[in-house]
Amino acid sequence: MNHTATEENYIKAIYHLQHLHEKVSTTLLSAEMNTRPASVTDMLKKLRAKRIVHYQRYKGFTLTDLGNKTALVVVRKHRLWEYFLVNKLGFEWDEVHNVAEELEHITSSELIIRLDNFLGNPAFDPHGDPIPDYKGKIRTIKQANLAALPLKKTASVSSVKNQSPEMLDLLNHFQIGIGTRLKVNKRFDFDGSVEIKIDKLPATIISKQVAQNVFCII
Amino acid sequence: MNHTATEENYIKAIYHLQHLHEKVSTTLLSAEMNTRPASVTDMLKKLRAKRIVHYQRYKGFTLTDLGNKTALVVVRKHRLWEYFLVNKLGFEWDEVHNVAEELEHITSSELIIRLDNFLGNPAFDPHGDPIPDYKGKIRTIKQANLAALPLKKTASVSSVKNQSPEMLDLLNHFQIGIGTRLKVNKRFDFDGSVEIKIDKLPATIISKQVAQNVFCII
DNA sequence: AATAATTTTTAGATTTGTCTAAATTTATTT
DNA sequence: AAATAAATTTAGACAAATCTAAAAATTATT
Repeated sequence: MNHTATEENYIKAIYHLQHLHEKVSTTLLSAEMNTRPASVTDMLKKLRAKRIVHYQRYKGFTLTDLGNKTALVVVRKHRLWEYFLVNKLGFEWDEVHNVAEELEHITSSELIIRLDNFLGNPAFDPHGDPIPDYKGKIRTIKQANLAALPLKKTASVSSVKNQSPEMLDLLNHFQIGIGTRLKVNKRFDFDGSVEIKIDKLPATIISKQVAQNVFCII
Repeated sequence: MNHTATEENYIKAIYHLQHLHEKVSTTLLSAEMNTRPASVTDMLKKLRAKRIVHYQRYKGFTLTDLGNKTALVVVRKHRLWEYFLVNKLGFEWDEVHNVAEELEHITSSELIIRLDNFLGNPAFDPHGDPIPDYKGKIRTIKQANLAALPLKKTASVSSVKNQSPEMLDLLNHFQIGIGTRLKVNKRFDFDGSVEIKIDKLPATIISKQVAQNVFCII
């Protein structure tokens, strides 16, 4: 089973959308891929022929078991490369996405085995997202975002949902990164903003919008 | 100036052939690229439009200065990745070519700067070929192959011309690698074979064919 | 339930890199 | 120098991934 980089990108997009939305539609996928719905239809036929998706015209689509497995391989590669770029090459965590988008399509599976070992078989990427192991198994952890965290309990930042450069720039300013230990002092009902306290730094207020994106291990 | 992976492969092929042959022909390039001559003609027109080659129909072609510069960037990326694969991931030197062929097309120049620094700005790849620096400058060294080396002078293996798996398998068997110190005891005029001596190993005979491919620093 | 709006699909075209077969140009040989 | 051979190019076609515009199916609205 060999797939083009474009096919892999569609497979990965379907995988991610399936985790964010109840139903993944042609239009939604076309928005994610920056293509027109007609192009998505074409690709769905191709992926159906390769037994990657269950698809019936006008009736929607989902990944097959094979499709899911394939997506996990791509996700694994992407996140291992991100880890490499940040922890070995010294990139900032908001700079690595586009390069990893390219690297994830390098085909050698031996390369990924060796890269994984070289990196020390990391379980999480620089954004705190879990890295599937060679069997496709994902280690999950219980997480809550800052808008839902219990008050006055120290927690450790484990992942960030919105990974746009803008968001990461903002987090850098607040000195929040993966592993940062903090606690929520107070939540303001008026606008949902929260006051947080990081060890040795003065307490600061972050908006509800940001709080909802920052997840911690409970 | 942005080039597709295919364009880069043609540019690199022309670059290498120009160093091995007086004149590079359409047919020669098509053999190197595993395509038909007609496809080469198509590509030459495209590369001419991008000012990568000087080309007039039926009159042959050569790389422009821009083409040469572009080729050196690709060669630099290829050899840096080969160095990474061997010295960081533990691949054998005969296993890395195909993976490096893919990695060399990753577009980020920031990636290559950082990779270069991470690797310690190496001057030679695992086959002993020079790695162009970020300006495209190649550090050359005076070399002679085992068929031409002065007798009884210890020399250090610096590169291997034919880099096929078969050749590298053979060199592994003789325990010859880049950096191996050896001397030529005797040359047999009958068939051009040479007796070599590597420190602590019994002297052995290698064929003229092999000797011509193994280069040493004088 | 009929109509309107939305979503999805089809049909036909485009670009990139390739092909085959035929035509053209250059090189070689008699 | 003419004929033949070899190399190169053109012409037209194809697969992959995309597009636009139009048609079909589904969903929502009145």
